[in-house]
Amino acid sequence: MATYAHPRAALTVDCVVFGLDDGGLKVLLIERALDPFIGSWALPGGFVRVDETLEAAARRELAEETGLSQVFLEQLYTFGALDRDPRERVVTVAYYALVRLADHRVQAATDARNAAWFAVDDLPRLAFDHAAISEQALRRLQAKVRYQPLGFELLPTRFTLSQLQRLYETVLERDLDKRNFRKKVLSLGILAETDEIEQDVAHRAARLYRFDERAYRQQVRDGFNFEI
Amino acid sequence: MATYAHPRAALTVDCVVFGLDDGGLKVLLIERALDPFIGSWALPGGFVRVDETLEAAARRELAEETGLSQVFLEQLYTFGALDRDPRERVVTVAYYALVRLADHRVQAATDARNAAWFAVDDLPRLAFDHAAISEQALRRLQAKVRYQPLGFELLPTRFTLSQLQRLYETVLERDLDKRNFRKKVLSLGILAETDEIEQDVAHRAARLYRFDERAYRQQVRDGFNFEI
DNA sequence: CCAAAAGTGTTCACGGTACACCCATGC
DNA sequence: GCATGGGTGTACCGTGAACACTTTTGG
Repeated sequence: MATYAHPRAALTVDCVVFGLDDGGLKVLLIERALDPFIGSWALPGGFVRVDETLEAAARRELAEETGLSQVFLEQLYTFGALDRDPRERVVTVAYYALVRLADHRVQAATDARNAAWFAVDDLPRLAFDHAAISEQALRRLQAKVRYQPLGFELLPTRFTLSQLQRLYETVLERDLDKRNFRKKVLSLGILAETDEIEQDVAHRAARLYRFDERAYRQQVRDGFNFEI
Repeated sequence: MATYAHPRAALTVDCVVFGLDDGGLKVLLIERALDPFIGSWALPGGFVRVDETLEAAARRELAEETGLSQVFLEQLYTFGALDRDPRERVVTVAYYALVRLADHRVQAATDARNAAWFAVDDLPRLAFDHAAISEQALRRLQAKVRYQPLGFELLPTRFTLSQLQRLYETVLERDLDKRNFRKKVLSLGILAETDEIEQDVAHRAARLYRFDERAYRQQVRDGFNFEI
């Protein structure tokens, strides 16, 4: 097997993990336990092993540093500025992930002292170029949520139409009209009504819906365009 | 400076260069002069040096292998399958580029025996995973041309509305209505009429327009959405 | 009975789409 | 004068946006 003599950049992955709760949209950060930027908040991530794919590396680091697994994960962009790591040349492939906050307890582990959720609009100072990466991830999420059914990855599997509306209002940072929103999402034909309703609420209980993956795939096949 | 002991993936860049002529949409390929895949057609590209950014590497390789410079270039996706290079682990950051075919003579150089344009829908067998990369680049172009004024990068700086329409018809692979198309693009307010007309045509000469970059930026600032 | 959110239709403006003919020019 | 593409307007329809009240439930 031939190899190459020249010095090489190191390769890492980093993940911008989004979650949603009543307080709005959150990003999961870890407190670094190693140099450089020891003690700083940073995106979960780390070095890509020579025998694993990029996505596998991202999932492994996420599990190791935060305990998360089985999340929606998609490649965002690759960042290669010369001075983005003070040690040496490091290129990072950034991913963004969406998780159902209610389902997941996060826990710090390897290379991380601590892991915690922060409001997207109030992140602490971040290590490396992670602030720029987070910003780009948010822009991607805002753009993509409008033409792909990503939002459901942030909600419980059964949700009310109001929860869904709040999700879009939160991510898109603007108010939506209730009647128009309901008319619109129901007309897409990708929500299935369940026979359950909300429990333990101090007002009329809302019907629960679920995202109908099968119907969505069929719609895509028929050439329809999801759009909100 | 700390360094890391583990074995590393090698890092390359590859470029999917699109051009447009009467024969339709073309991709620029090189014939490899080195192993592996010596003699095969492949995307221009090569190893990223430890002291250059990813985009700089893409531009350098493009210039070295095809003579092209000053082109529109945007990152596409990073490909990291384990076996995509038979020699060893190589991760590649793919870019796509748009060039005005009329303006550019391509010429083979370093590491390439030959460089030539191929119709996108009739590419030869390609080295590595370059067929998959090309496909993804085409899908990106088709998607992005509809909501960003990329198309102008494929046309001469002065062009007729029919040329512009043919461009969209070619890229999107569907016919457009002439009157509706003209109404639409003119209403965007990003085309400037020049005082020139086509020369040497065997029929009524069409007016030439140019893309009005300044007007476009202003429209974006005003919150308008380019869309065709 | 009061608070809180669920649920529900109609009107209007605008933009997308469909569609056909005359005009200018070169040969 | 004929072949070739340039250039133009109108009518219809569907979708997005604005907008307010009644219903249900728990406390």
